[in-house]
This record gives sequence, structure tokens and C-alpha cells, in this order.
Amino acid sequence: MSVTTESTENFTERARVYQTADGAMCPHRLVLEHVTSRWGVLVLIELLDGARRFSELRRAMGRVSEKMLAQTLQTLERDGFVHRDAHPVIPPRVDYSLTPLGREAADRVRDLAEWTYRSLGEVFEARERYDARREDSAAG
Amino acid sequence: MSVTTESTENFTERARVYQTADGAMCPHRLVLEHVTSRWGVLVLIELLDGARRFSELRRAMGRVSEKMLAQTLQTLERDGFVHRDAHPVIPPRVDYSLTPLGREAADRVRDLAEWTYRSLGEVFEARERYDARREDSAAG
DNA sequence: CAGTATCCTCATGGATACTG
DNA sequence: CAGTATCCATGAGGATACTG
Repeated sequence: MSVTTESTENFTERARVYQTADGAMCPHRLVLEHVTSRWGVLVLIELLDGARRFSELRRAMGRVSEKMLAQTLQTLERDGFVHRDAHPVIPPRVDYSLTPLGREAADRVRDLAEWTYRSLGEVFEARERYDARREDSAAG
Repeated sequence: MSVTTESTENFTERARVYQTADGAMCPHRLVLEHVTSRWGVLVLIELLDGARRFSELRRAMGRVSEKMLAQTLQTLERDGFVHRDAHPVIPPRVDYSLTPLGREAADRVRDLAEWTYRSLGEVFEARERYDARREDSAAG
């Protein structure tokens, strides 16, 4: 799986190009990165509870910058996971919601996130064991 | 969900500290990032097929750098997902395998990855529609 | 073989200011 | 309100050389 970057004419994103050792392309890895990205995960999970406006998402996610939220939403919209509904009113109002495809992705992402949450105790215990072992071998 | 970084004394990793808007900490987000990281995903999925040596993993994943593979393996080992079995022989031989906890994570990661792979067609169609819409509004 | 150590690039992503 | 544009810091991550 080698990785290079290439500029795409049409989109601002500089997309990674994934390849296996034998030269086969892996475009699905890129889609996977979109749904597992730092803010993508949170957007998908938040939208499972229903449509949200831009600023509602911002507040729900704490302090993501406008830039990153906009970028994340554009990527997810382009991939067909998120539907963008812009109302032609003043002040502007834009609602984001999951497409059926997006819901399938979000369900899986939420499953993984919830598993992670449930497993946190085990992970912390493992870390303590690991760090203790390291101290031992450092001291002894 | 605000994010800052903090140096951890014991580990080389500079860990992100996640917080929701109301100040609650989200350490599970960090664990989630480990299992969904670029190389973490590939390691977990590859190890679902059985134990692998360091260089076997490198080859299977194409061209990940030694540094990144080592870092990824250490993080996954510390979190308790990967078991490291170093044989005291010359030349050195180290086998990596999934722990029971790691297998649970890997199953979910593989599920998401395979779903992504199956959905690739739909994603590409969505991208074409998105790009076409963009061209229309640019031209018209 | 299985890693560390070091250096270095550049893309991620935050802060700020501005606009329809 | 819902973004875009711009600038900038920093850390992810690659290349290379070295070691037990």
C-alpha cells in the first residue's frame, strides 16, 4: 500500500492515491478515510439523530473550526453520504442530513465508536500493563 | 468537541485531548483514532488472517515506512489490540497477532472497510452528480 | 531481521477576517 | 447565518542511515 498525493483539477482536496504492493489501486481506502476522519465521524454520528444546521453541528461538536467543518461536510456531500438542503432565505439557512447511503456508513461508524467507548476500561488496563512492563525493563 | 495536544511523559506520542462543548473529556475518541488510523486499519485487517512478522506486514501493506509501521504497532500494542511476541534468536524474529480485544476491533474495522468497498460504485456516482451540479452552476 | 535515530517536507487544520 | 479566503503553526509521516 504505497501512498502518493495528486492534485485533482475539479476539487480543492488533494487526494491520496493508494496502491497495494502489486500496483493495484485502492480508492475505497480514501472513502474510508473520509468516513473515519476526525470530524467526519462526529458529523455522521450527530446526523443519525436527525437533520442539523451548520451552526448546530458546530455547537454539538464543540470547537471544530468553520473551515474544517465546511470541508468535512463538502467531502461527505460529494461522496453521497450527506444531503445539503440550502433554503433561499435571509438570513441563510442550510440543513444537513444523512442520505440512505450515509446512514449505512453512520451506523457502522457509530457501532465502532460505541464499541470503543465500552472497551475503554480494557484499553486503559492494557496501557497500564504496557507502561509497567516498560518501566521494569528500563529499571531492571 | 475541542481538541488540544498535550505531551505525555511516558510515551513518545503527543496525545490529542478531546472535549465536548460542555467540557467532558472523550478519551475514547483517541482510541477510535488509533484503530481507524491510516496504517492501523490495514494492520488490524491483515492480522485477522493470522500472525505476521514485521517485514511480512510491511510487504503486505505495500510501502509504509518502517517508522510509521513501528509506531502504529506500538500504539496498538499499548492499547491492548496487538500482541507482540519477540523470539530471542539471531536474526531477531517478532510475531504480531491480535488479542481477543483486538479481534473485536478488527472485525468492526473490516466490516466498515468491506462496506466501503461494496459501496464504491454508489460513491463514484454521487461524486459525478456533485461535480456535474457544480459545473452547471459555474457555467450557468 | 527488526527495529531506532535523525532530518526534513508538506499537508492538516486552527485563527482570523471578510462576504452574500 | 453560512460560509469563503488567507495566513500560519505544527505534527504526521517519509527517507535515510545506523544498530543489536
